Amino acid sequence: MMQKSGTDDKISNGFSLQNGRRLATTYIECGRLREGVPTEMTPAVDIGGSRSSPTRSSRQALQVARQLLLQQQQQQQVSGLKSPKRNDKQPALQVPVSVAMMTPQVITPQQMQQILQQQVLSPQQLQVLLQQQQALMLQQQQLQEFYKKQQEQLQLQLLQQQHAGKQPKEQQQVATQQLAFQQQLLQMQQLQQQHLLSLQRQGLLTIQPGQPALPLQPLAQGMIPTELQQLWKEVTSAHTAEETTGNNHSSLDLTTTCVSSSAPSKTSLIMNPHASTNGQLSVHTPKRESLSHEEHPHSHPLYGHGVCKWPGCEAVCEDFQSFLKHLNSEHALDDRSTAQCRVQMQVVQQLELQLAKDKERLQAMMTHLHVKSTEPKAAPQPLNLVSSVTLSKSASEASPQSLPHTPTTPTAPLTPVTQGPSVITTTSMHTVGPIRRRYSDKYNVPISSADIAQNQEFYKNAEVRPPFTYASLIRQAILESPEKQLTLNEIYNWFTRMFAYFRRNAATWKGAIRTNLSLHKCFIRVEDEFGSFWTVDDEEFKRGRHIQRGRPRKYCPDENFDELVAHNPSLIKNMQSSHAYCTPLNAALQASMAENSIPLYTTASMGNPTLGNLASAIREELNGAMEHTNSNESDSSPGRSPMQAVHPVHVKEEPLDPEEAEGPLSLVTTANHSPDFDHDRDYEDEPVNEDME
DNA sequence: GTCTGCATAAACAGGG
DNA sequence: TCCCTGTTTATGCAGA
Repeated sequence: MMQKSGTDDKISNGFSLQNGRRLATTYIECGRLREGVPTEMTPAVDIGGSRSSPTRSSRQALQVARQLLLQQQQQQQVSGLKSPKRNDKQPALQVPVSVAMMTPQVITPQQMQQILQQQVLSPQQLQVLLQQQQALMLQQQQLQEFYKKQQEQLQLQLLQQQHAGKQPKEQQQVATQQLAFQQQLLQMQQLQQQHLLSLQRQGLLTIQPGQPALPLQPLAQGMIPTELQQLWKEVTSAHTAEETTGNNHSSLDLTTTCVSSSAPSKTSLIMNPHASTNGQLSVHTPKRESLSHEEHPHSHPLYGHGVCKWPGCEAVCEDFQSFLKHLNSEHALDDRSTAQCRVQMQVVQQLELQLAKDKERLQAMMTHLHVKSTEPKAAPQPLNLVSSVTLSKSASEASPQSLPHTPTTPTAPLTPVTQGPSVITTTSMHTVGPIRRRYSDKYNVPISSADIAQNQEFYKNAEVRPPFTYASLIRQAILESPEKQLTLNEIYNWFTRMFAYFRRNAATWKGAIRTNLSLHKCFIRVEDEFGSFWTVDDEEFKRGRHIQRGRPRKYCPDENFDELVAHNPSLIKNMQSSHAYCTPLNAALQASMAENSIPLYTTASMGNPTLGNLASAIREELNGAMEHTNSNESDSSPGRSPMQAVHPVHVKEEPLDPEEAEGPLSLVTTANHSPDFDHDRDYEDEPVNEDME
């Protein structure tokens, strides 16, 4: 019917899915960014419309490049330093900038851990640190994208110029322009390094020598031209302002051009309007400090100890100039470098994931500590799933935190566990083991989406076992799906996607899922010609009945068919299994169920509507049979699972035959014998018709 | 102490 | 043959 296709590869894609989500999140942030950009700004480079108006954009870009060149010349005169000769020995078409060159030094997960371990920071400081990092990361991402698009556009222009027989002079101009952007990127990079150093000197961060910087992945979406324009203005103005203040460290080397402490925050504000609007950057109070880059003006992420640090290169460069030459010659923009960059991006992505996880964890810890310190009675009463929604709500209202329900103990975020208050104890802090929630014995009250959603981010990133039973989670997964049905593989994926905890020990929890699916009556397996999927019967879930051990699956007859079906998924299991060999009939049955407001199948794809009459007939027959028998045993094949009894998958276009319909159904109906069957009773004492067939 | 629910592991079978 | 899916059973833990 549906989900069969593409399910096989999903199980191994749990993390990639996770990546996908993260990327999507980033896109959203980017979108917010765009919203915050004033529309009256004129684009410096019309990237989006570069094909339509390349001349205009290139003109503007060239102007920018000239401007920067002028500034550089001025700096040369001031500082007396010489810039590396960039254009004389390089092909105009190759002005390579590695991705790593654009990468800032942001805090690695290890560093974050270090901060946490040092415990010298107040939660507020940590918050500030996180926000600053986020702003910087965003900043860097935008710059990378900016550069990427610039390069694409310039290449396009160069191609056009080549075809049009342009003069080499223009090519050189373009190359100059590109260099300008490259230097701009370097500028931003140094800006961020400065920020990092600032953090270091404030004692917020300890960076081990040789600790790798954490580069950032480029975003698939970059800044819009207005942002670029504004960025350029800001950066250049900061640059110029720096010059006018007479700072000697504004040398030619762009690594030192933006040491003004106002520059980072200013630029951040411009580049991250979202952050600025929510006040994140308001806590950023950078100090005006001298930079290590002043002492090491030729520092470069790809250059250290006289060795090129391009991945896999390690070429020895005597000085920085030779390194630059080497960089531009050996690591030009070609397929190899691009591939290496891609690899590096993937590495970065993984690191970012880790960072995100740790950030979430930190956030949760901070939030929890804050709540605990201010509201010791925040969660004193055991939260039961029975009232999880309301309790969650009240708890949410009681907490002033933006992340009020960020779970705090590894075992009980928003703990619906009936095990007492969520207080951090030594055991609770370190026990990630099976803390099991216990439902009411009579009611298997389902968890709501809110239960999970409120802690969704936490569970996604923290390897904390969710305090929900497998059955609840499986139900949630199924109900969250658009069609309220999932294949086993999709259930797996949901688990890995939603819970970091379930990204490990797959064999264990997957087995548990399968066991639960089989064991709980509420989970109904439906087959079609494409495979099988699982649905959930919520009523049955609330009943919390299990399919009895040691007994073949059977159903409990009820007053009417609808209730019977709604409350006895095993019946449907049997029926579906039995009918699966006849797809049209199966569809008709489902359609009939849908007609009778059987919620289970209302969302499923329905089969041929002309078969509804047959399904109704079947239904009537079932009703009649049950009226007469009112028995409880329905297993189609005692001693054998339904699937074993009839294994009819993938039979296509079988002609609809009432006789065939009657066969499996009779198995369902005729197996009911005991008139005094207690619905809520176990089956143990009931006679099992092992030899029914 | 017993019952019950749940998790976990394992064995097994069928199908691709 | 291996893996996935599905079923069943046994066992242990923890809460009621």
